[in-house]
Amino acid sequence: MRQSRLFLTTLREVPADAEVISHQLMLRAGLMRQLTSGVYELLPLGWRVLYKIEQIVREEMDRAGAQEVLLPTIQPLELWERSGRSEDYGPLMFRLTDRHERAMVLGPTHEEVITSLVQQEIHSYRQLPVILYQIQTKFRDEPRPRAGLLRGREFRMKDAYSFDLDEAGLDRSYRAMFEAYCRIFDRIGVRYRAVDADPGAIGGEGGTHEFMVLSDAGEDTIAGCTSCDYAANIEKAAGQALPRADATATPAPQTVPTPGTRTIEDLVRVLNVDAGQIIKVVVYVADGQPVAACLRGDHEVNEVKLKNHLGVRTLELATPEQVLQWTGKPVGFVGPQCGLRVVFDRDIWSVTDGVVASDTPDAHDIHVVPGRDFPVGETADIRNVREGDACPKCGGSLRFYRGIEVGHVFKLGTKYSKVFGAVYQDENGQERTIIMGCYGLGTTRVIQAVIEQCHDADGIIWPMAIAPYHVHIVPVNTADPAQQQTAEALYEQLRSRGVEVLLDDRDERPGVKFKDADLIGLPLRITVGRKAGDGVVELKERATGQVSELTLEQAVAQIVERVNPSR
RNA sequence: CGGAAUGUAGCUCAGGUUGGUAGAGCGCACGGUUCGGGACCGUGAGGUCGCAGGUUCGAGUCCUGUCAUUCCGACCA
Repeated sequence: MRQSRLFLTTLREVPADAEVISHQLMLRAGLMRQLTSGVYELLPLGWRVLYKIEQIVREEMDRAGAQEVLLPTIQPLELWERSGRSEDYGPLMFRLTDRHERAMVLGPTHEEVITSLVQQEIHSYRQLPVILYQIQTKFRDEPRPRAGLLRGREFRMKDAYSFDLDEAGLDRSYRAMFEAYCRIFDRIGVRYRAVDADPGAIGGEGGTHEFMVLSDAGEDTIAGCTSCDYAANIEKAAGQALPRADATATPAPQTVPTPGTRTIEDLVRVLNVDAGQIIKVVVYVADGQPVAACLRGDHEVNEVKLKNHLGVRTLELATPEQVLQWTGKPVGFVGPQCGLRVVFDRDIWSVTDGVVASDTPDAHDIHVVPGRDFPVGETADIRNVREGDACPKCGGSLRFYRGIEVGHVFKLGTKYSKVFGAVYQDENGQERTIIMGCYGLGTTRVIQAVIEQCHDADGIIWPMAIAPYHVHIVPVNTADPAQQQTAEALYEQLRSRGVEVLLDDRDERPGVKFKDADLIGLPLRITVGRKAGDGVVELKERATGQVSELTLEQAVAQIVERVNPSR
């Protein structure tokens, strides 16, 4: 491609609306432009990158035995009412009405559609297993779009769905997809980590892993072990239970006045105790019913864990009014003996000399011991791990990282197939429910995740596999016939060898061209300069800055080798 | 949903407190000099000052409303 003809404008200055570096570079390097909040246009360079990513995804999906389909964007709301997820997704769905006043939605995902399709088409065990996938635009009216493609309202995603006879089949499909994902991210050239995760809104039964690109721009917190390979999303991460401490020396409880202490911090200050000694009670509404969580003051409730433990659909914090109504106490003065169903965090046992809200108004009891001074009933791990907690696998120390979720694989089980009646007859004529898995991969998000990881002060540094072009040819002075001819000759030779070349044939000053080349970040650059007349050019590697002077033949040979080492 | 900031030329921003007919740098067009890391000189094009209403002789500037964009937060008792 001749750059003089390319639909590309780079930006010298950082766009005011972009905060995150990868977002800035997407705009500055002319990969995309914003249309409206969370919605972007991909320009030729950006589209080429996305295309390559999706091509790699296709190849690996096909290799793993999955078959590509294309499913509708527009879906009847009724489908979502059947699965019950109309409510779960709620305002996250873009809704529209057709001319017959029928309620429709723009698909935020496709479990409903694919399951109803499979329900119609699959009836016999002979037709299973099957894995279907598609690459499609998805729509989610996010409460807060952010950071360009990292969280958009319209974005591209590959989603695959597996349909199996039984659990063993699901395990095979899951493993095949997991391995395909590893190959995909390896081929793309991004550093990633597969972490244990919670199934979240999509729901389901059984294992699930998220593929995370480690980056401070990420929205997820990952707890990783510093001595083994354990890694999990904070929503899922479980540490080892803290040791149950010896409290035999703790004196008898004593009530002290603590008016106006609404928070743990207040108590720490007023009573001069550690936050870890305080035993707090947090009141929730779980499917409409009050439930209290009781844990140490320095621990945080993990709402995902609590929700899973309770087996409820919705879980939200109670309002102060609800707390008062149900417990007769204001927020901050509710103790474990509040009369509500209380779930204790298992690490409550690590408290030896605790503080709890007293029965006396505006007071707390000190020198309290769990089990001795109040009964500890229903107990579970319902808190977030903290840095330094013991790794569940090896006992090592957990550390936190930020990550961008680029892929998610999970075992759905029969959640959707049951609702949609996706069943088959086995060899005995018995009707059985199909077992499903689902496997998402955010292709547009990957573009930015890669940039987040692959850039320097001058611009993007594309991995070869997804670079918009392989090589950037920069003639320093287009007015010099020798340089001009050399650049053209290289351009033709490389293209005839299957190399994707961007030729900067613009009549610009060298500085401008070099700056643009660094910003755009093609992996290799050929500078055609003064020595062109002697048949010598420079080959520069974007990632390392390494420069070598080569003859044209050497340059072509090296580039062909670098672009496609296997050839 | 709550909080904050911002909306003036293609981009980055001044101007606003003190109301008086619109600015800079970069980019763009043309001419010239330059040509290995975002050149220089000259000329020029380009703006319903987000939108609506109000105050005023007069509003980019003051008031009210509204829309948009970005950031932070979304409740830990």
